[in-house]
Parts: sequence; C-alpha cells; structure tokens
Amino acid sequence: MEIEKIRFLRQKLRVLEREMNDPFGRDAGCCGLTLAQCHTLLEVGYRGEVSLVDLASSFGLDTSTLSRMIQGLVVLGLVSRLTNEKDRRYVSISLTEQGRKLLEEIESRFNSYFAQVLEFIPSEKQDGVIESIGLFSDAVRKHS
Amino acid sequence: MEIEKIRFLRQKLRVLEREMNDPFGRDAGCCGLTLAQCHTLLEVGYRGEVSLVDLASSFGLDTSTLSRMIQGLVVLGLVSRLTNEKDRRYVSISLTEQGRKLLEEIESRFNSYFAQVLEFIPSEKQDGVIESIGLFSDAVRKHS
DNA sequence: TTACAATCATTTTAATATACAATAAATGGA
DNA sequence: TCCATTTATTGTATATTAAAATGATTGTAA
Repeated sequence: MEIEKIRFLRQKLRVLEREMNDPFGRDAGCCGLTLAQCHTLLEVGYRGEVSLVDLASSFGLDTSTLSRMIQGLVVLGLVSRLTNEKDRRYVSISLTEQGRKLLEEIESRFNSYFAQVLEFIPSEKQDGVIESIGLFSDAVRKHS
Repeated sequence: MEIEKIRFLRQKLRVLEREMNDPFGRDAGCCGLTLAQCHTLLEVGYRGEVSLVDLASSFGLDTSTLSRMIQGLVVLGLVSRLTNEKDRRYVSISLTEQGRKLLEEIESRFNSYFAQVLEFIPSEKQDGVIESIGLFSDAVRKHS
C-alpha cells in the first residue's frame, strides 16, 4: 500500500474523529447527558444487564471510574443497581423505565444524524461506504 | 436508507472509536508523549507556523488549554514560541529540530500501524475502503 | 493624537475525569 | 474452616479542561 494512500486515510480519520465528537454534546445529541454518560447509557441498554467489570473492560476504563459514572446515572433515575442474588458480589446494572425512554430518544437522534450525513454521499455509493467502514472497523479490531 | 444499515454503521464506528485510542498511547505510538501532545505536535508540524487561536479552533479547545499544552511541549524542547514581529500580540508556534525528528518518528509509527491494519482487508478492497472513508469523512464535515 | 474597543496569550481558579490504592463484602477451593 | 480471589465502593492524587481575570498589543474613531 502506497504511503500516499495511508496519509490520505489518516487525514480523513483525523477529521472524522474531531467532527464526530461535537454533534453529540450535552444538548445536541445526548438529551442533557455528558457524552460519557451517553455512551454508558447506550452500552447498558444494548447489553441488558451488566456488571461494573463488564462495563469497565468494554470501555477500557477503571471500575472506580465506572462506579461513579453509574452512580451519577442512578441519581438521575436512568439506571438501577441491584445486587445479583446468585452471586452477591455482583451488582446488576440495568436501565430503568425512564432510562429506556431516554435511550430511545438518543437512539433516534443518533440515527437521524447519521442518516443526514449519508445523504451527502451519492446514493449509489452509500452501501459501499457502510460496508467499507465495517471492513475497516473489523480490521482495526483484528489488529489489536 | 434503512434503519438496520444505520445501526450497523453506528456500531462499527463505536468500535472504531474505542480501538483507535489505545494503539496510540504514550509508549505505543506516541514516543513518550500523551495522545493529546501527540496530536498537537502533528498539527503544528503539518501547519508549519500557527498561533494559539488557530490551534485552539482546529481542536475545538480553549486557548488556555492549548497554552498549557504548548508550554509542556516547549519544556520538552519540541516546539518553540516566538512573538510574531508583524503583530506582537501573536506568538508563532513551530517545531524545533528535535520536534521535527520526533514528528517523523511518530509519523512512521502511525503509518506502519495503518498499513498493518489494512493488511487485514482483502487487497482488492483496500482502495475502496480508503476511498469510502474519505467520502464518509467529507460527508460528516459537510453536515456540520 | 489620544482614548477606547478588540484581539491574543497567559495565569488563576474551579470543576471534572480518571487511575491507583485501600477497604469491605462475598465466593470458592484447599 | 481459612485463605486467596473477585467484585464494588470510597479515598486520594493527578491531569484535563473551561471560564474568568489580567496584561500586552493593535486598530480605529473622535
């Protein structure tokens, strides 16, 4: 692979990284939540019921960090913490009804954001772009 | 665009975002620098000579933040600060010789990282993937 | 020309995020 | 039963960041 193409790729990824943080700020996409809180809410929602170590490892953060993060979401009434009765060391973290509603709201905002972004790409190329990003994401994961 | 494809795209982007932060840690890709310092060094290198407001706006950060960041790199001997003689309010920020050398080292590590990642993609698809990421990055930028 | 507003950088201060270490509770196995 | 392991939380320290205050410089309008 020629160096020029690599440079091109890196430059585009850099732009992507910067631009993609903005649109999901507290007001814009996250309905009053921090981007970090937002990510946490989504992750809990997708996985149904998780423990702190699960969350921490999937984010690559310390459990103490996640503990506080969850505490914040509990205070907001968005997630609930229940000691797992099978193994009382664990705490089962899940969304409250209110959390689930907010998740759906956020989901819909994210979805419409990306739908709008894709509209800037010629329609005959959209599928290819999505597939390519999948390939690239998988490749990055495989590399690690 | 069907909702399923959007979901797929979002999931892949989420993975991408997470995985791409790790490989450029202090030791791995950044030659002893923080990722933030690394980004700053690269930006200064690419732009040749910048002011604080330039940098701040291109990163979307406050000038006070960048001021400290630059201060750190000055202490490390990687960038130099010179008051612009045309307009003495400005400080021209540029790389020192040592900074330029480190930039090249980091560049080469980043390049080889991405070259390795691309090897996980079938060779006949590599060009398409790069092109697609370019299209997507441009679309995100256009949207904002 | 002088006075004022605007611009740029830095410093001060405060808030937030995060990791590491210590602690406490629960579990499983020797 | 006792001890090592696992899990979560809390205490502490550091780092990142923004907002506000400060100081220097510039351009402009009276």
